[in-house]
Amino acid sequence: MAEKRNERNDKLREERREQILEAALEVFARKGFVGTKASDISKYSGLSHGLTYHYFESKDEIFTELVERALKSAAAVIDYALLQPGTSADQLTWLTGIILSHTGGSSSYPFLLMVQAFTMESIPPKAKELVAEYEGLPRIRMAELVRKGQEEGSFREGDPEQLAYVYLSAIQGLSFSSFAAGRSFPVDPAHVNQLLLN
Amino acid sequence: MAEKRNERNDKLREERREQILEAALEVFARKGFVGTKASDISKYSGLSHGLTYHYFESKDEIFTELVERALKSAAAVIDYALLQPGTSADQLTWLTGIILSHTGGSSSYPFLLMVQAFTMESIPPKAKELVAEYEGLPRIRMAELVRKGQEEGSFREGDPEQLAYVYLSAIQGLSFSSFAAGRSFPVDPAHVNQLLLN
DNA sequence: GTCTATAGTTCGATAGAC
DNA sequence: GTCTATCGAACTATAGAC
Repeated sequence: MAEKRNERNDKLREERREQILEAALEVFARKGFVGTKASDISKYSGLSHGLTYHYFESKDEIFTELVERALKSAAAVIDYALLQPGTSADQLTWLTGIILSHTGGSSSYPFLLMVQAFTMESIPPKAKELVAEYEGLPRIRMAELVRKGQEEGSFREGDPEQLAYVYLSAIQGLSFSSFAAGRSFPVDPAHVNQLLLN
Repeated sequence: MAEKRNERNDKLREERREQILEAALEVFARKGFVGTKASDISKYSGLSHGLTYHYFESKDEIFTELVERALKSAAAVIDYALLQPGTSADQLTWLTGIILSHTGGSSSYPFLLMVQAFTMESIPPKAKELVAEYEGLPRIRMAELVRKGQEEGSFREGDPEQLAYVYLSAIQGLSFSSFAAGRSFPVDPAHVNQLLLN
């Protein structure tokens, strides 16, 4: 009996946390960390102000957890690409396709959070530490894909890390534009892939 | 006599305004609009809090003027490219070189201001209006360069505005990365230009 | 023209009822 | 577990002296 109740409570707690985090992600992305009031988050989540503070210690903690998730996802998608079947060129095609299809509107929120984390001084110290820790990871994993592709002969020559840097920067810029631009411009993934392919 | 004094005063006023705007640009870029306190600007400019409000009506007005300048510069650099001597390919080379050399550190501040203006809801309404007004301008001018290059046969085929969009997004991403990345990665401008050239 | 001091407001976080 | 009411800190903008 006591077991059942605990399970129910745990599930409830987890649901509430996610409810708060989901709302916070959108509000932080749109108003910025400092521009977001704690009351904005609770209003948007449909929960009370006090309950938000029952589940999280502070506004800082909510933001920091969201940044951590975003940073980990960014590195993870490249690892997934490396696990895809086929040649390195196939994996690149998969990766570019996935990223470009996950841009615009609310899919860009984690990305916008990272932009803040990368550029703003006015973010929680722990979020800054996370950024310093994960910052270079996507580039390192991407360089691995580039090196593999060069060995297969389908990728252009050059320092793998520099090539990875150019590709990731370009695709970041496209993600940003697809959010910022009023209308949406179709982008041919193959066009982007030519930055790396022969 | 009265003439001379007015001239001196005008010059003084202009100098102070620029002093405030220069300081504000850096602080806004690094802390964000909401994260920047009016006192941060006055401290950084070396002037008093009260004097800042003598020259500007509000924090909003300072930010808005800086955004307007940044937006105008962004469109202007492409117009300059169209005025450069040589073929369209030469003009593209010039443009990419200029932009890539103006990235990293404090040269990126106007760019970071625009990132805020494009993405954040918590910015002054007048700044948002300016963004809406100037948003598409660089793409339109850039499309003109692309069309010209296509006529000359050196640029790849395709919708000029879409090609301009991809190029500008990519170069925006590179500008952003050069600011965000800890170390600086050298980028070959010719590599970027291949997005548009045959 | 320039500064210091402060009025008025807003927001993050908590206490306590149900 | 959830909500309402409220405190204390911090910030923008202004008033008034020099």
